Amino acid sequence: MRSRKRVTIREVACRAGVSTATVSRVMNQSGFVSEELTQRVLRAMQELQYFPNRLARSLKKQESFTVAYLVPDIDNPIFAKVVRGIQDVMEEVSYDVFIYNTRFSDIKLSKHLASLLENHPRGIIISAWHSERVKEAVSFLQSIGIPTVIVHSPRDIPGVDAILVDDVQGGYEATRYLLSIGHQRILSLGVVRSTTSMLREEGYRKAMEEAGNSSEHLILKAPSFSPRDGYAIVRAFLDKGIPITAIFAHSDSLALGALEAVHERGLAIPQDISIMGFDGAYASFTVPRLTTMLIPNYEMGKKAAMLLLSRIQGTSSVPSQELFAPTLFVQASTKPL
Amino acid sequence: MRSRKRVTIREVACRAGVSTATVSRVMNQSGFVSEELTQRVLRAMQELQYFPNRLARSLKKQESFTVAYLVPDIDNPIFAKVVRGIQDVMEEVSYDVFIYNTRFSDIKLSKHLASLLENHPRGIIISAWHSERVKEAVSFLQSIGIPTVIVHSPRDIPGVDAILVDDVQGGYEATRYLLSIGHQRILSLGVVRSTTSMLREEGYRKAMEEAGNSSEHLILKAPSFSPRDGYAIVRAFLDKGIPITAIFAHSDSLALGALEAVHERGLAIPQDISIMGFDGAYASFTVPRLTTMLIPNYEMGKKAAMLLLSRIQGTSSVPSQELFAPTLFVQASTKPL
DNA sequence: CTGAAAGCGCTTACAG
DNA sequence: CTGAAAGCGCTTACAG
Repeated sequence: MRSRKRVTIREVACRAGVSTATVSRVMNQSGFVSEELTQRVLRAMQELQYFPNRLARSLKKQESFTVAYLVPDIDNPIFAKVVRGIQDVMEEVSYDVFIYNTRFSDIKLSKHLASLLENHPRGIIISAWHSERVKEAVSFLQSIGIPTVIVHSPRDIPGVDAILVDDVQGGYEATRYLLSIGHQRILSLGVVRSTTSMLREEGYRKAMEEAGNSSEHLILKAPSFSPRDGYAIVRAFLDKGIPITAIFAHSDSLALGALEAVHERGLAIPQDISIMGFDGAYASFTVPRLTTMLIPNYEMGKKAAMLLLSRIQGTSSVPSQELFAPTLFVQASTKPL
Repeated sequence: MRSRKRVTIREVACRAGVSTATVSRVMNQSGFVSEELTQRVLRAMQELQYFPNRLARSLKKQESFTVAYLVPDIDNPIFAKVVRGIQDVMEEVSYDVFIYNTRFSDIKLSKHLASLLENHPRGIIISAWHSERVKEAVSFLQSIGIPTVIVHSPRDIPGVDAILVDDVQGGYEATRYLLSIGHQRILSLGVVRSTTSMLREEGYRKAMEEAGNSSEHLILKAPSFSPRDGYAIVRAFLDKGIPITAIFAHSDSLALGALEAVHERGLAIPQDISIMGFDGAYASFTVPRLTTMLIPNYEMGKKAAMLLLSRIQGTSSVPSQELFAPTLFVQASTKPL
């Protein structure tokens, strides 16, 4: 089946016996069209199954109705929720969203950025990582004056709107919770060279110090956030026989690894060791269900989208960095000592 | 910061001292431009940080470089992987992809469809559900001649390209596996009014019959695929005291619920009861890790995208319904009887 | 090899 | 209230 030629405004005008200007006025409800012509146009649009061409419209109006989201890994539940938040807001205002998967690659980011700009989106939401290239990209976007909002990361770029997680506070509250139910020997399971993990650790240290606990020898860092790495390093740690009663993993994925390592050791969770995660990515899927710090990803996506829209509308101009606090979600993987 | 006016082909032409036609020829590498002019144009584009306007290009060429994916729930790991597959293929050919989240709503589907068509995508990939509205939507797309490929579902629409899961085969192999390791009393845990579940059950029945097992009283159906519903119904079933040694859940999410119900009963998995899932959505997150039938979602997304591209290029025209077989992934939640 | 000109499908001053 | 006409940023026959 060959693609039938799409019907244009001209054909609608012809069928309704009016000018294209009138059709356009009816479509845009710009008023000043008589009731009779309005009806004729509406009917013609119906009969021809007419869909306006947004490309032409955008070109003429010199503004598109799209935004773009650059996401490192759409497959990750965290970002998938951010996407949903963005979609839900943009849907309200009939903006369409282009999604570009950057796979944590500087090269892909640059490539997508170039391609994306050709679509002339009204604004860009970006979740990225800490690298020079990302910084360059963002300041380039700033320089050409396209509204940009960062979600989640990176966090060290000044002068840009950003929706971030309050990691220090989260780490602090997580640790406070474990302390409050009697734990003292709490292992901090983080990741090397991760800003996020560093901040969560900062919260952990603060809580431990306040409680008069020494924490130096209870800090463990995996090479990455993967369950596999979490598993390997916790397993090695347990081999050393250093006594602990709780693990504060800096992500749910790390907690997954910890769960497995502890389980394999023949220790019961939470009877022998309490384990908690951070982010909520897998909180409901583990058995036992994981206590964690929930990150409001959906809300963050919504907020980013709303902030972007306000920039697009040009209502405000002071860059805002908003911190979202994670909330404690107690489930079955932790218990009082 | 006000949006600086974007630079156009005219300015590039002006700066390079050539016509816009020449700039266009250089951009599109259509040849017939002297080395010297080519260099001048290239330099001008660089200096002005010129990005061509794809909207204008598409309008003129009467073809866009976008496709759309209508997804019921982007937040669902299954669809998130499909998205990734689609993206990876489309990225190769520099097509951009619009994503519309339909939340399993007929109304949203229609709304998005209308909005989507205004963007004049070259083709559409759709994952939906079984409803009249969806059928109408698809045949409408067919009628206006826009290439359409279905992924996952619905499966009862004839004459449309579709990338589907071989559910009967999957259910059959899952059951065969449990039988092969000695189980006889295998509970089938499905969902009411779900075509997918029905087909998986068909495979289960077939395997049971072949093995000379009666299965009638071992078939259970939850109201939905949610862990919660799986939990509730398995819990109620266990109360009846009907002896079983294995559970074949028609999804990983149902298996999650089963895991919890069995665990709560004080039964060990897999020592007392083996449990397996289907789809692989949560296979790596449970403790013990779930034996399941892996669905190649990423590959299905890729395949759908490739098929769509071949339709767009018009190389072939016989609608193809391709079945992807799930593969058995044995982990720790099942063991020989 | 190069440019002037028409035109893609819209919108919007400008006349009437 | 209505229409003719110009123009958004490109591409592409058509001349030269």
